[in-house]
Formats: sequence, structure tokens, C-alpha cells
Amino acid sequence: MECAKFESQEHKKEMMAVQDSMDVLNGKWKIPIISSICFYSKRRFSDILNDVAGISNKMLSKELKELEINKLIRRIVLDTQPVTVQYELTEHGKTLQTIINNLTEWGIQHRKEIVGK
Amino acid sequence: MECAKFESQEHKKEMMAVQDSMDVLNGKWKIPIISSICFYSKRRFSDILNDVAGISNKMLSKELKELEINKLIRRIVLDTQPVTVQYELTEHGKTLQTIINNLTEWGIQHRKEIVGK
DNA sequence: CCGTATCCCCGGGGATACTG
DNA sequence: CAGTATCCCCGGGGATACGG
Repeated sequence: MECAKFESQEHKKEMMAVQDSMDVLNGKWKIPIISSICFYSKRRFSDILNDVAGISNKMLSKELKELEINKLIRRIVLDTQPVTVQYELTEHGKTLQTIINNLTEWGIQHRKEIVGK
Repeated sequence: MECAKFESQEHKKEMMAVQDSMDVLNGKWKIPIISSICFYSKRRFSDILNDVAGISNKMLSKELKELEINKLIRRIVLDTQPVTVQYELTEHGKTLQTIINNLTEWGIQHRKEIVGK
């Protein structure tokens, strides 16, 4: 196989992989929600509602379901009175930690770049 | 300052930073577009249109503008006939490379996790 | 080739109220 | 507290055609 064609195939796979990631992490809220759970290890519904600026309970509920379906988070019901619900990252969800940390660091640098300059 | 409060402040800053990042990288297309340019170093309008599955020219045009405003990419017009336009990452845009690579790798692993399991 | 302009539709998602 | 249910609006974004 010629080299140019090989490279092109390779880049197509990479593009697909990136878009696969973005399909799972789609929308405005997924990353911030995961970040909230990630930073605190365990987090409750109402806590996340406060952490993620601007999200509504309806959206949060929907997004949490999707994240659970994709095996990124786990929902844990504690039988207190009234009921308490904890969310935490699965092992697979924890593989996003690097990305979260990079995005955190990048957000800080970006603010400096745009505002500071 | 007590420790719990300090930690809380710290996490709030982290949450803000993540959301700052997501504001810049918002929507379905920004990351794939940047990825396309990143993988190929330089890339033309119509090439990106092909790389990013499902995007319309209208959207691509809009997104490229926003990325340029945020100093992530640079638009270079070559006076060929007809006109050719190259897009490339700025120095600041290149600081996203780590994140792109992580997302690529993660996309591959995630597919294995969901499909393979 | 690289976009802009227009038209037009539908569903994402906010506000609010309610349940277990 | 942790969601669900309903209503309702508006703007994101596709399709298409056109301009430099």
C-alpha cells in the first residue's frame, strides 16, 4: 500500500474515534457533570445541580441516565430518610480523569490567553 | 481557613475552568473540526467538510469563525485560481493536541468497552 | 473553490408544578 | 431529596440556491 493512502486511512480512523468520543460526551453538560463527580469522588443529585452552572433538573436527570447507559457513572441509592442518591464514576468512567484534568488546566490557560492578552 | 472550605473553593475554580473550556469547545463540531486540522497540520475548507461526518457548509463556516475569534486556528488565503484557503492551528490551538490525542485514544477504548462487552 | 443568504421546521430544553 | 410530567417557545441548524 502506498504511504499517502495509508496515512489517509489512519486519519479517518482517528476522526471516527474522536467523533465516537464526542457522541458519548455530547451536549453542553456531560463533561461538567462528570467533572463534578470526578472532583468530589461521590456526589449527590442536588450537589451536581449546584456545581454545574445553569443546568436544570430535567436536563441533569436526562444526562445522568445517558451517562449511566454508557457505563461511565454508577447510581447508588442509600436508604436514608428521605432517600439519598450518590453518583460515582465507574472504572471505565475513571479513564476520563486525564481528559478532565487536561480540560481544567486548559480552561485556566485559555482564560489567560484571551483575557490577559 | 478550614480545610473543607478550602477544598470547596478549589473545586469551584476547577468547575469554572472546565466550563470555560466547554464554552469555547461548545457544540457537536468544534472538537472534530480541530481534530481534522490537527491530524493533517493544514487543511482546506472542503477537506474538513469531508472529514467531519455530517456537518453542513453553513455550520462549518460558522464554527471556523468562532474558532478563529478564540485564537485557536488561523485562516490563510492562497491567491491561486480559484482561491484556496488553508486552516491551521495557532500556537495556542496546538495546546489542544494533548486533549485531541486523549479523546482519540479514549474513543477507541470506549468502543471496545461498549461493543466488545 | 469558498463561502453567504434565505427559508423553514422541529425538537432541545427552560419554567413550573407535582409525586414518592 | 430526587426526580417526573406538561406546557410551550425559539433558535439551532438542515436544504437549497446563489455570489465572488
